[in-house]
Parts: sequence; C-alpha cells; structure tokens
Amino acid sequence: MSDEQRKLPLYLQIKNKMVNNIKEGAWKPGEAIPSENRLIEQYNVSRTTIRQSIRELVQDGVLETRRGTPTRVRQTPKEEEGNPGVVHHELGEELSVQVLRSDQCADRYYAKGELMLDDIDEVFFFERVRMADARPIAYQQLFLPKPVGEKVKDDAAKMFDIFPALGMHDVHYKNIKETVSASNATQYEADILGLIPGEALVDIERTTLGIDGIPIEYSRTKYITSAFNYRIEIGR
Amino acid sequence: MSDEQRKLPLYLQIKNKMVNNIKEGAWKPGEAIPSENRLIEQYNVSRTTIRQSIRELVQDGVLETRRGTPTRVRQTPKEEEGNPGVVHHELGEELSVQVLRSDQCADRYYAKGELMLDDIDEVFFFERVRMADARPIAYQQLFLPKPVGEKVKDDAAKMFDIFPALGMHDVHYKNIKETVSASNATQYEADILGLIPGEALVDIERTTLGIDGIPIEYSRTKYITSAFNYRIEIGR
DNA sequence: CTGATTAACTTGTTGTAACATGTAAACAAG
DNA sequence: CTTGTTTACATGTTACAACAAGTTAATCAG
Repeated sequence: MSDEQRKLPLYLQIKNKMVNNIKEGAWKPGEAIPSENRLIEQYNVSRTTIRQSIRELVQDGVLETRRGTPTRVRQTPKEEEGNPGVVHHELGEELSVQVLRSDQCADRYYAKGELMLDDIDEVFFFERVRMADARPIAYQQLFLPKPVGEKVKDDAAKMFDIFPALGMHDVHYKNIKETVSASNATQYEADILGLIPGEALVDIERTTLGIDGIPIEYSRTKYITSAFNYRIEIGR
Repeated sequence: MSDEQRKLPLYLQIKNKMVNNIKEGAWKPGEAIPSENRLIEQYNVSRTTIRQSIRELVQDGVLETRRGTPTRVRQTPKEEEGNPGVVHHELGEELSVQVLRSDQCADRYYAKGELMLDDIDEVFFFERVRMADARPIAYQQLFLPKPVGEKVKDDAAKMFDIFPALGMHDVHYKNIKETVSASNATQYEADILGLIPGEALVDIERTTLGIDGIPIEYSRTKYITSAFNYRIEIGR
C-alpha cells in the first residue's frame, strides 16, 4: 500500500479498493457487490465506514443502492430515467473506421493536459477517419493515456466507437463532457473528407472520465455537417 | 406538523426545517449556521441525524462545510452540478439583443411546417442579432405562432432570451428540441456578425413545445464560434 | 506591543448497537 | 398452478461514544 493511501481516511481507502475491484473486473457492471456485512468481514471495518464508502460511490454514480436489494455496480451512467437532457447522436448505417496514423509519444502537451497527465507520461495517439457507408464523415484525433491505450490499441483500429472495447477491458466511464463548436476545414481535413477547404465542420471536443475520476479518453472530432445529427432534448 | 412530514425520516424533516430557516431569512447566505452541538440540543436528535441532514444540503449545494469552521449557508446557491445530460450554454456577460426586422406574414412555409401550422395561419417573424458586451455573437431567425407572438412581440425586441417573457405571459414549455450543426457564414451573415464570408458558424435549430404539445417557438440561430460555449455532460 | 502558545471551539472519522423497512426466494395452502 | 405467507437477508435510520484534526481567538511570555 502506498504512503498516500496509508494516511487517507479508511473510508476513502476502501472506496479506492472498490473502484479497483471494478477496474480489475472483479466487480462487473450490473452485478451485485458483496453485502455490507460481508464487506465488514472482508475489510475488517465498521458498517459506518463501509456505508460511507458506498455512499460516495453512489453519489459519484458508480454504484446504485436500493433498499432490500444488493448494491450494484451501475450498468452505464447514461440510461437514466427523468434526466432533463437526452442526447441523440446518430449517423448513418454501415459504420466503420480507418486509422491514418497511430503512435505512442511523450509530446502532445495539450492533449496530455486534458488527460491530466504529467509531462513525462506517454500517450497513445490515433488519427482516425470515421466512415458511414464507405464515405468519410469525420476526422478524429484520439488520445488515450498509456494504460488505457495498451488495452485497446488493437481495437482502436477496428471499432467505430471505442467505448465497447473499453468496457470489455473493464475500463468503465463515469462521465462524458463534450464541447460543441464549429470550424472551417483545413486543406488536410478537406482532402481526407472529400470537401472543399473552408467548409464548415461540426467540431466536438470530448473528455471522458473513468469511474475513479481520472480521464481515460480525450478526442477531437470534426464531422461533415451533412452526415451529422446532434439532437438535444430538454424536458419531459 | 403535516402528516407527510410525520412519517418522513428524521433527517429529512430536519433538512426541510433547515431549508425553511434559509427561506425565511433566519439563516442568511454567507452566515454560519448553529454548530452541530447546538442543533442537537435544538432539535433533540443525535449527531448522526444532524450530520446526515447537513450532508445532503451540502450535496445539494445549499450549505458548505469546512473542518474547523462553522458550517455556512452558500452565498451563491450553487448551480446544479452532476446532473446527467445537463446542457450548459453560457456566453458573455452583458447580454442584449437587436432586432433587424420583424413582420407578421402568411408565407415562411418551412417555419410554419415546423410550428405545425396550416398554410393560412400567420406567423410572427423576428430577425435578431444577439449581442454580448456590445459585440454581435449570433444571428437569429425567430418564428412564433400568431397567438404567442402577439403576447411577446414587444419583449422580443428587448429580451436576449424570450423564455422569461413567455413565462410572464403564462406561455410555458414542456419540451425543447435542438439540432446542432455547422454552416458557413453567408455574405449577409458575415456583414452582420463582423466576419469574413465562409467563416464557420454553429448552427442551432430549435423547436419548443408548449405544455399542450403544440409548438410555441421555432428558431434558427447561428453563433460565432469564439463566443460560443455549448457543453453537454453525460453521466454523473 | 508583538509573537508564540494554548484553550476552546468547530467539523471529520470510526466504532458499536438496535431497530425499521423493503425484496425476493422458499414455502404452504387453496 | 396460482396465491398468500413466511423468512432470511438486504439496505435505511437513528442513537451514543470517543477521538482526530483544523480554526480562531484569548492568553501569556518576551
């Protein structure tokens, strides 16, 4: 156990252990975690402590509790009922992806900042073109922290969406934040997407946080407007 | 005490009392509330209960605690954070609006279709420029059905956002649907917004439904990217 | 008067204990 | 086979107690 962990409050140490259980796949989304009484035996702490750990993870959206039933690992944070905003993000039919370039490097300082990494850390970088029905619809720059990248580097070349691949490797997310803007296609982007330079693109910057709050993905994607459909619905 | 309150858990009853203390001005924002020990005496409950009430109010953003110092009522009633699917849409400071044109007509067939109106119905049309800090940030075309338009036609010239005006006339909405895309500024739009033609704009098409499901507003707004901030958050 | 120390607060952490209440599977009765 | 009951087990609520640790203001030494 590391030094920082030793002086952390017990309930935070246990909270971290629980998060690790999920990250390592011992506790899987949708499944029940051990009951409070078992956890009391397992970690040899009081119920107060266990409950405080669980309470925070519920608050973080990682676990869900219901009186009378075992506490469960949340399936996905998205399928909620009664949320004020629903985001649809559908495109074409036959979806695929093509990797233009991929490397592992220690520069890319801006992306590393977004991923909350140190200067010395390495990142996986993928330059991808997302295709729908064999036509390019988006140019994407995808950055992954080293531990995540090593797990999914093979999938990133095949999967249109990397989230299923992440889930299969027990890398689960808690939160996705997207910033939407617009930009003009550069010569480079226009060539890739088959457009005229200057054409308006929907420009989406996305940061995904893992269940421990640490970023697991940063990406910048530029979509062709005609192949894009971003609908936000607010209300009941 | 009301019947519903009697069967509520103690900590929720006390939480409600605390909220009332704030609403009635007994506890003022920025000021300290009584210490836990005082509250224990005052309400004659255990510290567990008091702390659970306080914890929830902290989570709700109503109170703020700091070890060693008295718990305080939050100065700025913290915005709802962590709500899944929340859309933030903030821009500059000094917001205003300028109306370029307004009329009441029976054409504009596309907009009338979106508003689910018949061909013979009339619509109010406003061409507006939204300004932030005296600089134009968006060009907006706003369409209102005749009954709605008559109520707010004066406000549409002054209000940056027409929803408060609608609410004042008891026109409430149930649902907002926005489609986000990007487009290149036309010569006309570029002139208005002070840009070069072709510049990428964030293009938002919005339909608002009233509480009876009938559309009350259709608009198309094109924002300057630099003055725009559209953040979507999914998850907790 | 200044500056370090202390005393008297505050909230934070953790344990123990008892009872309340919701859930679902096992079981019994029709 | 369906329905109602029991029962074991889950989380929720509440109380009491002790100590940890941060903050602030009074106190005291210089």
